[in-house]
Amino acid sequence: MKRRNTIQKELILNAVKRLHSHATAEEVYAEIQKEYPSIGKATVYRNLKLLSEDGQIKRIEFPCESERFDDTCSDHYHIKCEKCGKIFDVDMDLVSGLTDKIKDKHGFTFNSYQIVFKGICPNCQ
Amino acid sequence: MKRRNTIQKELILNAVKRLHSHATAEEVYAEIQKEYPSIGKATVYRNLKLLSEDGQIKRIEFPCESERFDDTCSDHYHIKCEKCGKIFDVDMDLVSGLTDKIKDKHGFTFNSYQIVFKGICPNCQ
DNA sequence: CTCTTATTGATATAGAATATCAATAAGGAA
DNA sequence: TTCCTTATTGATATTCTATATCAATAAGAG
Ligand SMILES: [Mn+2]
Ligand SMILES: [Mn+2]
Ligand SMILES: [Zn+2]
Ligand SMILES: [Zn+2]
Repeated sequence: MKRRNTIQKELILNAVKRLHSHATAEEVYAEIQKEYPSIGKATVYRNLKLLSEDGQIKRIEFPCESERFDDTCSDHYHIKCEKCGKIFDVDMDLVSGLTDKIKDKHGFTFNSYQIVFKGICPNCQ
Repeated sequence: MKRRNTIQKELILNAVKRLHSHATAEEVYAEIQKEYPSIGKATVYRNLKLLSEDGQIKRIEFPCESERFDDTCSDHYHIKCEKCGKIFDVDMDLVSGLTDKIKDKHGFTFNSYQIVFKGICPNCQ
């Protein structure tokens, strides 16, 4: 099935880029409703998924959190402020070598890992 | 509010210990129903939360997954097999020094971090 | 044993994300 | 441009996980 370009898809992509890099689907929906009130919530959820599958945005999964979407697609980590709830980028080199440490011992075929940080952001201190 | 000992609480704790270390609330519920059919689902969810707050079991949060409960309370990592979906313990030393790397640059008060691995387990290869 | 109240369990509720499906519109072909 | 196929939309229903509500029950201190 060939993908088609729609006004909705473009609005959604632009909203993700505008909304501080880590918006939820609901936040994207609310943002777009301002300029395009007729958009459906299902369309937003659907396209956010499609856009992340196509690599145009990055889907961020947090434990016990609703999914978020990042316009920065390169590999990087995130930290959640436990006070204000905001998600920030972590400016840190990628941790390497983690894969080998467990492959040896148990015979896992290792695919990926994810690190999630928690703390208090400078603004909330 | 002083905590009381109940049959249900004990059944739930024992079920967690019996069920391969990483059971979901639904799995614990199904397991207990065999011997104690009258137990309520809310009671299972409630006590799993209480037990983890009291440090008797450990609550494991996976992104986009239902919560799981581990009778091993010491700090360790987990890997999820992307084929069978099972969660395994990762036999690896704790990664240290991650906290300092980000504190310096952005002024975060660092509280915790979580690493989640994904791969294919030996059985599924 | 008695009494206070923590706990139970049936049920309702909340929240996130996907499924359904008739109506619409993107975009290739003529 | 016009026609046609079908991907996409948007209203709505559904699924799934977890928590909230609340009358009835029972733990356990006195
Ligand atoms: Mn980011
Ligand atoms: Mn474990
Ligand atoms: Zn903050
Ligand atoms: Zn497996």
